[in-house]
Amino acid sequence: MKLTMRKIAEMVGVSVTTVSLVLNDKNVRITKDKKRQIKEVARKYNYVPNSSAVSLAKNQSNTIGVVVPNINNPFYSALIKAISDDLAEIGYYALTINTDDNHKNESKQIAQLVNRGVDGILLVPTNDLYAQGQDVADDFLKHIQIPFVLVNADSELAINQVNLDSFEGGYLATQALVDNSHRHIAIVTGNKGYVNAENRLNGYKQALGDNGIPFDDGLVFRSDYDVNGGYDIIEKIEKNPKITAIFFCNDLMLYGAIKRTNEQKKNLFDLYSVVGYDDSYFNEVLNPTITSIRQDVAELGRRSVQILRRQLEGKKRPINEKLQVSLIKRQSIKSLS
Amino acid sequence: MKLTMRKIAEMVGVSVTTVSLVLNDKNVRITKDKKRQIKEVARKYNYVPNSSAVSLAKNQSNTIGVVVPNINNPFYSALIKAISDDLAEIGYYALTINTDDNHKNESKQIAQLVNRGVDGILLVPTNDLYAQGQDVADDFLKHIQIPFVLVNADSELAINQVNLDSFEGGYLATQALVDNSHRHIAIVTGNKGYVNAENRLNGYKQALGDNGIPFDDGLVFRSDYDVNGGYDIIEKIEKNPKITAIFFCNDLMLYGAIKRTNEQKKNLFDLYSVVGYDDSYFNEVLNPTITSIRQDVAELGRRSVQILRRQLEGKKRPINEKLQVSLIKRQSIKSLS
DNA sequence: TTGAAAGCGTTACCAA
DNA sequence: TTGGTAACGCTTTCAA
Repeated sequence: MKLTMRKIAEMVGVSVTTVSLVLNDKNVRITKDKKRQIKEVARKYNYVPNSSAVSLAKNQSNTIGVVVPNINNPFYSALIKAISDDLAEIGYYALTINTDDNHKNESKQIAQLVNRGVDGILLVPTNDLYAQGQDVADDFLKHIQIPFVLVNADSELAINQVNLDSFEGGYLATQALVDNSHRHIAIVTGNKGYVNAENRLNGYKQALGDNGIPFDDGLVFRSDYDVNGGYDIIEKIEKNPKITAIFFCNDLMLYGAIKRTNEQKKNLFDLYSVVGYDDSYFNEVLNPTITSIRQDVAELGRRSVQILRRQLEGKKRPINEKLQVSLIKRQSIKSLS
Repeated sequence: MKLTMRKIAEMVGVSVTTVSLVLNDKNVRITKDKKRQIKEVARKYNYVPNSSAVSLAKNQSNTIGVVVPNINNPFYSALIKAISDDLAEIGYYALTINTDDNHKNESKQIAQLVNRGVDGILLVPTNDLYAQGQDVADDFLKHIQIPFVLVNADSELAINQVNLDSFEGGYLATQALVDNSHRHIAIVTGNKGYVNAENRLNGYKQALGDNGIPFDDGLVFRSDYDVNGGYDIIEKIEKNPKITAIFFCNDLMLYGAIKRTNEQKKNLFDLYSVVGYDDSYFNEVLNPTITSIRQDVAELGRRSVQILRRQLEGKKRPINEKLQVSLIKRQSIKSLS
């Protein structure tokens, strides 16, 4: 049998109001003794409020929709973990939705979430959406009718958004290579339109420019942000003998490249100096260990939640935040000089 | 302004009951005309039922709680993905909850889920629970008051459960090593009481026995199912010079061992033949590639959902299912002969 | 310091 | 074929 406030009230011999007040720490002006008794009974019989009832009464669901392209990607799963934990701390459930990086899906799912009455949404948009152009993306975002925060992507709109500084990441990675006298540096970035891919590329360009190295379009390679993406692209890179270093904009791609060269009985690291992106734990397992850009996913989750909460509390002015990234130096860069 | 049933009722000039009946396609015996009008208004003003109210009234929610130790673990995240997809297909939301492998948490979260009115639970239990003994675990499970399926664990109770055949996994892995003339095979399994750890160990024992190799308790090493677990344990293994092969009951542990030996300027694979467990994609990135036990996570998710659904539909007789695993042969076993 | 009672939006039982 | 109304469990206002 489930314990309700009414039952507690009966057991202690007070009104439901009193129980509600006490259990929500609302009203301090309740007799110490009654208070104690109520809390005692609640604890003893393990009282848990019925959240449907709370939602109905307060007209909020205490649920946040968390929309991500793919739970399976370690970057997203780490983000979800961070978000869920932070959300739980402030009394919200995370209702996580996979879009499979498909915008149609994304659009449909968000509509459902809204209908279901979630209080807000944390949206990590699909690459599929951004690949259709920033204007299409912005137009889509403009039509979301409930509080939401755009996570891990940019928009020109005056909406709440948090992103990691991909420009800086691209810059730091490239600079690390340049510092070791590399001048012919390939960059393997996401396919055209990928969220954040252009920023990393721009950081790369800027770093080259700042060091007086001319940008060569032929050194830009594009592929999917996954193992197969790297697996497929490495042979194209090998065709250009001038290249001495590669900046992989995603660790998974790097792993794919390793896999491919191993299969060819070659060692990627004999061929190239390398920098990765995301700082996966696997970077410490490989030999050599991988120098990589670390993104603070936990912080990204935390800020997303904070900003959404702020919006939920009625703050109007939108926040646009860019989180710092850092270079983790390991062994995968050899000096050319 | 949100549209409610009452408002529709007023607009059309009928009772709330009628509206509810029509909108839920409950009662065909409503005047065609009224029916049409109600549906018309609902569609026109985009009526969406308040799900808190529905949940409260029906005491159910079209939501299934999915309780896992840790989203971040690739095995669990793959499972969640599979489950969410399957659940979505039959019209349910997955409300995923992290227990951080802490039983107190698990217990609290389940209680919350129940009070929140989820219709059922897919429970991947914590190791923390099972470490307290099968009887404690069973006792806990016995007290879950809503439909649920025990996933990826065993229970003696007559409850719905699906698990992967860990005994078979342990057997296959060990046999593969024995087939290559290894006789001093270390096993690195989970800490005492870990879910499925004993089964893998028993499979190992059985395989040894079937090949006339005496079981040596000194070859059993225990640690956490993660990278650090393997990192910490490898030095202990190195103290026994007889050991020529290691069966890691979890790929992450294997990675930790690689990391540690690399740091010592040694190569794990020069020292030992190795079999892993879970068949992570990294296994193909490493050199040599790793022979490992593959578990069909997608199938595990699918069956979990099917069995829960069956229970939700009122079927009483519990199902206890064991899913097959297989050995994926790669390069990490060298023949001793 | 406390309690009664009116919601919150639905569902479902019982009458009409 | 319909409608009144009591739940569902909680919050909140107003009175006492």
